[in-house]
Parts: sequence; structure tokens; C-alpha cells
Amino acid sequence: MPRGFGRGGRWWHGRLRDAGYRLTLSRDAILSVLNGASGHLSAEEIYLKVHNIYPAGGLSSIYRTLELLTQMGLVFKFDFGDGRARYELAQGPEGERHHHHLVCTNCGRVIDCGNFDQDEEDLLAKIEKGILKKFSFRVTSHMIRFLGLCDKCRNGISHGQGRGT
Amino acid sequence: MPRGFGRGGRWWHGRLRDAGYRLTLSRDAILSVLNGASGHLSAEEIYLKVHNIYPAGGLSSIYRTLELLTQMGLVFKFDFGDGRARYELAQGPEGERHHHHLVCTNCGRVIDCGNFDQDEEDLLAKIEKGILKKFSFRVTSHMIRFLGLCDKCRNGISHGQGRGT
DNA sequence: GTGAATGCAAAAAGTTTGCAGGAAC
DNA sequence: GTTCCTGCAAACTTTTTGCATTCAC
Repeated sequence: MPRGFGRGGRWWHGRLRDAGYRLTLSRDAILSVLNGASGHLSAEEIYLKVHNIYPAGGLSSIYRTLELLTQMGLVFKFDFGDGRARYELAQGPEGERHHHHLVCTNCGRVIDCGNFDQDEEDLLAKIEKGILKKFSFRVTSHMIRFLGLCDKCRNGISHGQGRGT
Repeated sequence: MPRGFGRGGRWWHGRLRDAGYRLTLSRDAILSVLNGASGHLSAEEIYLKVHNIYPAGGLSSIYRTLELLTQMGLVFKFDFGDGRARYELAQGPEGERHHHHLVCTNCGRVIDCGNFDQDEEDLLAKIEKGILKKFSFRVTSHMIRFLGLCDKCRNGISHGQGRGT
């Protein structure tokens, strides 16, 4: 564990510096929270978690940093239709992360869905080549959303409070 | 053209009636606009277009109807990160529509992207079976979003005003 | 005629912005 | 020391809601 950094060594330091941005306590705390979280967090959830690490921060810094990171491509922003945006780190220390979600159309629950297999990669690579030809659009990443019914709702428990998307 | 209905015959009448909802002028106008539009429209864009057909309507009816239709599964709601939701008919008279988009991370432009080919269908069907097994989640539809650079931004024109996903 | 749906206006919620003080370099 | 970043509070925008009226059935 080089220089006392846990969990993979704060790989984002270099990314910020290289892009010419300052490495502030606030930004470090936000990235640390995102890096530790398994899935999609809302701005307020991030705010609350950041508060434990760095209590001085305000919500607007969270928003400003998240926008910065989104523009840098370090973070992806999602909207699952519940009126607040969700954020997810684009990658971990080990490399690209996947961004596929199952969204229950009945209760609104969102499940993070890991990788599939090599076939998926191959087909998507093929599709992305086709997009480049047809639209002259260079794809850098993709995300798939599956709509349907989660296990609970399929079994008739039906907490029903979904709002769509 | 049965009973004087143009463009496919307002197939949605039955869908509303069957679900026990009243067929109002406002709802009909909204569905008509969505049916005629090629891609994703914001609530306000729909409002403006509806105004031409049915000038009495207000924005809140648009929102209420769009939520109803989204819950019914007739409409999909999207968010491309510009602060307003977009709506797209889930299907046309001819059947299921695809919901794949190219989102430019530089200028924010969104391009509707049609079907690919049979391979895609086959693979997604396979993936959806896997999701049923692994998560006990019954997939009913899917949407793919590709992020990248559009033709203009690739060529350095760069109007840059994107806000994320 | 009855209950659901609408229209208007007001409220709510999330997100953005201005500006002065503070922190990173 | 200089410049960028933050924190607070106020502003903004989109979306939601209450209630009386209107319309579909």
C-alpha cells in the first residue's frame, strides 16, 4: 500500500492533476465516496457520506464537483425517473466499469447489473463500428437499461411507486 | 383509412379504453403529437405542438398525461442531462419501437439510432434470459445509450455545451 | 347525472449561480 | 502571492399539487 493510501491508492489524483485541476479536500472526499460505493448514488447521498469524511462541505460543491467529473468522463450521471440524478464512477482502479441497470417499472427499484460475457463485448464493438460508419459518431462508452419487473413485484408484493423512465 | 383516421388509425384509443381511462381531447392530442414525432420531445415541446391541435390545454395536463402513459408503458421517459425529461412513444402502429440513442459528450446533441440487426436481437434475448435466472427480473424492454463524439465535434467545430448524461 | 380529468395558480424539489472568503499551488 | 475553489444563500427551472370547474361516459 504505497504512501498509506488504502483501497487501491487514490488513482484519481493523477487524473485531476493531469487535467489541470486542483486536488482539494472536498474533491478527494467525493471521489473517495464514489470509489467506495458499489452503485449509483444521488447528490444528497453523496453529500451525507462526504460529510463523515469532510464535514465542512456544502451541497453546491458536491454538484459542482460532480459536474466537473462528469465532463471529464470520470463519472456517469443517470436519471431513473425519481426526480434526482444518480452518479457512478466511470471506472475503478482496475479499469472500466459497466453501467447496466435493471429498472423495475412497478416499484422503481434499480439493480446494478454486472458484465455479461464476451459475446456482448464483441457484438457491441461491432455495433459501435457500424455507428461510426452510419452516423460518423465515435462511441466511447455505452450503457444499457433493462425495464421490467423485479422479483418482489413479480411475486405480487407490489409496493408500486414507480415513476417511469 | 378506416373511419377517417389518418396515419394508422389512432390505435391508442383501445389501449386507453381497455385500461379504463377516459379518452379526452387532451390525451388524444398528446398521443397524436407523440405518434407523429420522430424522436424524443420535452414536455414543453409537446405542449407547444399540442397547442396547435387543442389550444385549451395547459402544461400540467401534459405532465399528468405523460406520467399516466409512462406508467401504462405506452411512453418512455428519458433524461439526457439537460435538465428536462424527454418522452417517446414506446411503439407505433406497426409495433415496438427501438430506443437507442447516441449522446455527444461534447455538445450534448442526441441522435436517435434505429435498429441494428438480428444479431442484436438474439444476443439481447439471451442476455435477458440470463437476467431472469440471475436476478429473477423479468425484462420487458431495453434501451441502449451510446456516449461519444458526434460528427461535428469530431471535426473540431465543438459548440461544447454538454451537461452530462 | 356522476366521477374522472382538466386548468389555473401556487408550491415543491432539485439544481445552479453570485460573491466574498479560504485553500492549493 | 496568485488563482482557483468553496461555502452560503438566493435564484432558477422544471415538475407536482390543490381545488373548483368541465367533460366523458
